[in-house]
Amino acid sequence: MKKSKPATLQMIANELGVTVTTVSCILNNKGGTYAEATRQKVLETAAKFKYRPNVLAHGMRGGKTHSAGVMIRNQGYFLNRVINGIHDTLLNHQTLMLLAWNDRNHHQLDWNPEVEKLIVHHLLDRRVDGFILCSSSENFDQCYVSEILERHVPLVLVDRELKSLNADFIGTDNVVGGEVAARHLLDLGHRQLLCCSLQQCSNAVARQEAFDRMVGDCAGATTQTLDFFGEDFHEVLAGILKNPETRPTGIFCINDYVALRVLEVANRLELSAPRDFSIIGFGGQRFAEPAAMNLSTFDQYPYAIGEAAAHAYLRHVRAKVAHTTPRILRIDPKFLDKGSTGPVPKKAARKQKKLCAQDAITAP
Amino acid sequence: MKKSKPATLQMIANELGVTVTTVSCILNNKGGTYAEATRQKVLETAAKFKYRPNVLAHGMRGGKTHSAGVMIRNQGYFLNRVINGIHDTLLNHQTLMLLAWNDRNHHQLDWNPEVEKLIVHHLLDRRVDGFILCSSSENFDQCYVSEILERHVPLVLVDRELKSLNADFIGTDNVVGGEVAARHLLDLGHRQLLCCSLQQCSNAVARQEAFDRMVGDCAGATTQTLDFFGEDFHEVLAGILKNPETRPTGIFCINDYVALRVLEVANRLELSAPRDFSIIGFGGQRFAEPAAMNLSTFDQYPYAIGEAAAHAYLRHVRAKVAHTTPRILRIDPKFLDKGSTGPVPKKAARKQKKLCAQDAITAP
DNA sequence: ATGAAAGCGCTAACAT
DNA sequence: ATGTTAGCGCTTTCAT
Repeated sequence: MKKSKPATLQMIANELGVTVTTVSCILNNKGGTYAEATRQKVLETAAKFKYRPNVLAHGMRGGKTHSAGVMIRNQGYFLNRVINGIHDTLLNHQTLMLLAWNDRNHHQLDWNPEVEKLIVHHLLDRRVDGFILCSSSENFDQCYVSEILERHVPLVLVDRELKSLNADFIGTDNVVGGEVAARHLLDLGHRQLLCCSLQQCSNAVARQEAFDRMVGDCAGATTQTLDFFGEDFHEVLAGILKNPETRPTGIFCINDYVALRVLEVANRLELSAPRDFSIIGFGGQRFAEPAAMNLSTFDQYPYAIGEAAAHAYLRHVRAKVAHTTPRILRIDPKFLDKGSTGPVPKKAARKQKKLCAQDAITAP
Repeated sequence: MKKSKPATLQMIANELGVTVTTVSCILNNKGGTYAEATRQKVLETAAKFKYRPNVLAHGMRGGKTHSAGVMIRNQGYFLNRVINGIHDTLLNHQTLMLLAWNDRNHHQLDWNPEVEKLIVHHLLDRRVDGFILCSSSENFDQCYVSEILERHVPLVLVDRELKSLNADFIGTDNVVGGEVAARHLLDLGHRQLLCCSLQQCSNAVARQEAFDRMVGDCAGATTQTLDFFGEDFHEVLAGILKNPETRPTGIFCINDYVALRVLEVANRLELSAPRDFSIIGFGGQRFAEPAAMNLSTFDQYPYAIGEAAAHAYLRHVRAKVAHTTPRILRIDPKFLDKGSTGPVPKKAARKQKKLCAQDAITAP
């Protein structure tokens, strides 16, 4: 059983009685002064030997490895689609995505900065031309990002912005998302609002804060916040919804999953949208469950975010001189009206009017 | 803006006035005859310079690249978990998974063997130590798998078995799955059965055929098959379920998604499991929708399959001489009873008895 | 206990 | 129109 070594330039050169330089130049279309006959012979023999360039050798010569280090956790629809966008775009530009996941692993590798550092080292060891990262914590610049920047290896961040860094960033414009959601509900006349948020997630908080600000700017409108991972979320929510006095008429959920859980709770109370309240999700994830079909939400364009990240990456990697001003790109999410919002229910509308009238009287 | 090159052995050697050989041997614990003082200095300086070995150079010397070429499409829970298992296991063994997805891409790269070939070439160019693949079609051995085998690069197949090849294979034991599903329903007394399958998917067909065979071996039991991607699946199914005469009392669905769609159709007809019929899914995917909570199904242990694939890979890559007999591993899926199966409904049971009695009479 | 030299496959500058 | 040479970073064998 003889191990057939992959073909090298040397082998082709030997076969034809020429030198490696000749073969190299012809195959790379460099220094085009070669006899047509030689060109043909070289190309033929390369094909016959199934020659494939050795990226390792090329990389060693100081050239590019045409490999991108990508570290993004394998969590949920959004990041998954982002990775897809990166993968496809890079492949279309002769670049291979070296993907490593930094989410919680099963055994030894618990979820911590050390794992991410290990992965970054693995990728650096392979001399990737640059990085596209989505760190799982906000304070990782001390840990390994600095190592990347010190070496002046191009770096693009996705989804999770690390403020202190001057690296490129591509993500969702959460402020626009929160504002449009609020605007939509306010325009429909809703004044008693609720935001089901995730306090742990900075992106969710950004959306929620924008939502709150917008509501705050509207006279007579109030909003409260509920943390999905807070204590007894389901019970507290049910309590609020049960009582017509406290029941919000408009609900903004920080993602579609949360929205579906809210709809479940409402469903058990025989409440439905948009009859009894309006509800908006976020993310545009296509869940299998039928309720998701009628949930108004926001498309975050995750695939486009991935594409944009890949393009930012390629821009850096191909630049002759390092770019100094980072490119920050926040993509506007788009509201998808699927019919889970509508006008304020009549009973609630009457109550609202009364309150407004009172306000007008008690105001100085 | 000076580009700080990554540290090399040469730099460390120069710093200390020794040679690269010394540094190399000390850092790799080779040829242990070095003065303790030198050892210390070398280790210190390496740390100071943040030295990282150049995997490219190591690979060029004929050594391993400690990179595994993995091509598995990014489709659904099962394969996703498989990839996770591979990723974690390899990382625990100082090997980086170079993941490429071969599912339908957005733009130019349509879903075809050429894309897979392109990806395999990309990976070969990076001199991966071996491959773990899940090809998206059954007849790809002609296309690129042969190239891999010709070079005697280790190859492990996952989930989708390519019969003609003598490569390792790790996947689900579909025969066991189909048989256990049939056994379970038959043991509960069900005799009128239905299998909702996917004719396109060889794994689904394998489960269905095992199911059919088992049912065929049981006197008085019958089963019919419905293709989920067939014409008017929903209408045809509704027709069958509506009529108590034709309604099966036991349904085996080839995966959980199909099962949930079946439950939806039944739900609209005011039929529910296990009251009106028993139903079993396959895959154990955790869907967000509540109906999934109570669906009896099979766990395929996708993570374990990934781990096993990684171990098979490592076994090959680390072997001094090539293994000749391929390792075939089919992991038994495990039935998860979540309560969607039960005894035959009384009405249907009476009908069954009558039929059996008739059979007894008409039989010779 | 350490060093010298060759070579992995390739490219680019510089001959001929 | 083609060849020579040097070197990328590392390991290995063979000196010293």
